[in-house]
Amino acid sequence: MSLRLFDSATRTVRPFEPLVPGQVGIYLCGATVQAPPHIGHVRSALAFDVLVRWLRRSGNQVTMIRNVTDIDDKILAQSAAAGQEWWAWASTHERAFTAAYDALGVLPPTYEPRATGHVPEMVGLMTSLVERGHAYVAAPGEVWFDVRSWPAYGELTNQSVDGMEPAPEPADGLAKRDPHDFALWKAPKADEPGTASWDTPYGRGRPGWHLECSAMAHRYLGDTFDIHAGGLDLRFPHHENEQAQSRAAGRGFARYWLHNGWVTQSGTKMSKSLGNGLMVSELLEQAPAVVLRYALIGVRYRSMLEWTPQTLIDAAAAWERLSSFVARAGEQTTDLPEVELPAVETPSAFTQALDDDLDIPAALAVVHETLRAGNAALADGRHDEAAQTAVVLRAMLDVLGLDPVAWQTASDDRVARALDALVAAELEARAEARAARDFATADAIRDRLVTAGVAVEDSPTGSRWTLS
RNA sequence: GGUGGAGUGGCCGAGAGGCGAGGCAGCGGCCUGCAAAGCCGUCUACACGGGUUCGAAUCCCGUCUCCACCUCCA
Repeated sequence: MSLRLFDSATRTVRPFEPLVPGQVGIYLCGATVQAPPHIGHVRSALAFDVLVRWLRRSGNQVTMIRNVTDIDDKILAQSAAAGQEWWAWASTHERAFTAAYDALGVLPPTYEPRATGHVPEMVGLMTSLVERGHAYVAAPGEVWFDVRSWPAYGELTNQSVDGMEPAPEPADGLAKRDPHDFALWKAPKADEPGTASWDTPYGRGRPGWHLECSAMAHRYLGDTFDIHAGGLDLRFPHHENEQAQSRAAGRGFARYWLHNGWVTQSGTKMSKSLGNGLMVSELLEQAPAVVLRYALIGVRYRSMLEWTPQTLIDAAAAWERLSSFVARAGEQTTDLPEVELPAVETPSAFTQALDDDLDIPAALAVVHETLRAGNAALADGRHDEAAQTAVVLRAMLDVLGLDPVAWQTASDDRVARALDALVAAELEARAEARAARDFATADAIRDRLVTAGVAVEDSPTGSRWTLS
């Protein structure tokens, strides 16, 4: 079986066949960098990070584009309120997003275009729409897409213009041909800085959000490309508008549409406007980044992910089991655990799960079954079998960006050596006390280590320790 | 009004006509000086009412509840 994906344009799961076999182009709507990222934002990046990893593992060359929207109404408004330049505001938050992606192990996109760097491409697309009669100039710098001129408008989200809620009339009183016409270009408002406008054949202004994404997608992926991805909330109007304007301009567009679900709390969407967003930086203070990653990819990408106070605790427990098995299996072999992961087939049930529209929960079930078998082998003293199981386990976890060896924190060698010697001395003293059946002393040593953050586990072959 | 999604055991969460997914927590056991870790076993399920079927969490009809998009949103 090969990869099947749920295409939200047709609302069906269908076989994924790239336009050019072996090469996949993906455009993911990235962030509007107006505020620091919450976990909903990074969930989207993580979901499609696993898609990229799986496509590459399956032998494809993947071009991943994730844009940065670095100019829009809110960036202008918020930067002004903060007394900053809009581009400084955008830059600050772009760095926060990059830091969050990096911390969580999101592979860098092939290219990460900024909207402001693609004004000529946007103007080109807009010009083409005006010339073809699908857009009109309402005032200098004010260009709108004419939804009634494009009969297919609404096809992506299965809606008709007549069934939609009437859009509010624009505040500036400019006449739209239809209330649902959307802005391709926006004339600057009186209080907006001159740096936020660009000259076009239709007057000075700044790009509308939808135009940006179409222009950047075409710039890096061509007229027709394989996958357009983004959050479920972008389906309408953003993605509908992107598709309409690109097709109306005579370009093709995405062949598959993938939409990720939200992170919810008590069933309600986490969002900037509701102010219930849990910031990535905040959660990274509560748990290691890999645990947050585990928690955010463990639910099917298009299901809602219900976040509770228990979520990180559960993920931490599961991660601890996985990583400690890989560590213990490695300790039983003569060699140290290989950092380089040997090429090995993943179990077919795992492969089938990911091929089934990235069913990560089912894939994780295979991971945990493998883990249990590995732990049982270890408990039985079948060390070679355990070591081999660890390699298979790592191969699966690698696809999910969760290979424990890759996540091992590099520590200062001198510190590690000193700690190693000190703990070893403590454990030796404890072993002597235990041998003398002086358990009070043995327990006192263990308590002292635990207080210092060193967890001790006894086994028939001796005691091992880990940082807790 | 239009379009779409959801309701599974204490919690999270897959599955989508018959073989108890999985994780976390709980309970019992093994191991241990005691723990920890691990292993074995185990208790709580498919919103409600009908129907189809030998068999329904899964299909059909109806009902209820919740969420979302149609304005900026991952």
